[in-house]
Amino acid sequence: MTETEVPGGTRVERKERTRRAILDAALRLSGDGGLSALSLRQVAREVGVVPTAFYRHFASVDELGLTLVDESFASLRGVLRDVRQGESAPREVIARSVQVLDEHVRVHREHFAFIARERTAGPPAVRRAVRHQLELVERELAIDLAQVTGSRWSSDDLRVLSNLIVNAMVATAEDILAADGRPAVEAEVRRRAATQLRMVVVGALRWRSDHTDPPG
Amino acid sequence: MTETEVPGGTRVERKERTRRAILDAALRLSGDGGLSALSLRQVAREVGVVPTAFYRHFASVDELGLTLVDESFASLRGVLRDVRQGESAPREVIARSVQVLDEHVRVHREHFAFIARERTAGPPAVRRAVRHQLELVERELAIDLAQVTGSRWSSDDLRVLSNLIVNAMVATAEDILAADGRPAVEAEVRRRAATQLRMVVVGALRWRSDHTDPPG
DNA sequence: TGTACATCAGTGAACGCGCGTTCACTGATGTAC
DNA sequence: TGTACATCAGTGAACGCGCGTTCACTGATGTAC
Repeated sequence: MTETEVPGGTRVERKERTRRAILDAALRLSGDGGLSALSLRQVAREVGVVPTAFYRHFASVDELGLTLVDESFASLRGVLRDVRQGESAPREVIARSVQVLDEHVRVHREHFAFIARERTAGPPAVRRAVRHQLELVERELAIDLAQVTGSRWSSDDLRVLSNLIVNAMVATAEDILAADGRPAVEAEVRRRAATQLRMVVVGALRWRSDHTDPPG
Repeated sequence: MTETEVPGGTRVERKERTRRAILDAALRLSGDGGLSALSLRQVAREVGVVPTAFYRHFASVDELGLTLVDESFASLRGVLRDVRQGESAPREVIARSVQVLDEHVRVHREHFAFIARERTAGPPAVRRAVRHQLELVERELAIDLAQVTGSRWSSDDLRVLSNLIVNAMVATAEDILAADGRPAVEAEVRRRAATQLRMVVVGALRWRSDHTDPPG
């Protein structure tokens, strides 16, 4: 138990710990200026390691970025998964969804901010990966929505609604991060997100049942 | 008419032309990586001027950024203005709004992309300016919406709806830019934006008339 | 109109700095026997 | 358990490069007379 003082653990464990520290530092530091403005040396400095040590873990900043894309989308998918798991009546689904989104955004705020940011400002490879993942999540959500709405909706309408909801989710995450920890502002953002989600879902249901003719 | 060959115009005119060229180059170049990853030297190179000439026009890249914020929001406000000018029946307002948004995004696509991008990834001063301007636009839109909906809505609900619509506008602009000029994809994005705006507005109206009790 | 002077947009050299990446290395951890 | 060797995460010097910013300058345009 008292083999060495500061680091501890096996060689593999320590390598993994450094890797995590690099990922965490990159996620945090990319908060100002985005991944495109992040330097490998900044990350190394933050981790407390020499710049060249970076290459023991990632071939490039882009590769690190793609790893962060995967981890961030695990958080986003976690929202869908948790909503899906707790099955409930249509009205309760909305309330529950808002609550789950809120919890996940609070816990994984940097992941959501990463998605929002790098979707538009990331290095080309990262940007492409984020957009691709967002499309997959939208499809996934569309399938979930199909379960709730039954067969009344066209898959096209489901995708459109899904896109709107995913965009609102990401925008909410941005706003919560912009609240910068002020509880009152955060509460306001959550309240607004809840209202918006209700507006969108209720509205979409009504809209669909009103309009069955094709748009001009 | 044939005073000098290449540049032409008075000294003031030529200075203004260089200034515009700098702004245009910065807007274009910030497309990959964002303003945070943009260098003064890149801009100068693109304009065909020595790096130090930049300082004849802007004190810093931040100052240039704030100018681009102002110009970009002139485009965004143009949407509200044009929608407002052509008064029409409630149903027509929605169709007209979608059409106006489409036109403006097509003409000023880089302005909309700038807002979407720098809101989350810009240098702190620019980010703050974008968020502040977005808040002003949301208030402006809330006032317009009050005209349409009459006095049935609380100003709070109007702000929430306004926020949702502005976010959707910006997300649409992003998607159109991501379409990268492919007409079929662009058309699909516009169609989706139209559907979403209808869903949101119709839905919000219904939602409001259903729920008059305060949220838990 | 012509001349003498002022203005000032753009020039080009120079600076110190942080960057990504290379390379040979060190020394603790892990393994074979 | 003890020894000899292999592994490999992290080191540190070095490189060439693009960066923002300074400074004294140039020479065409503008103005006063």
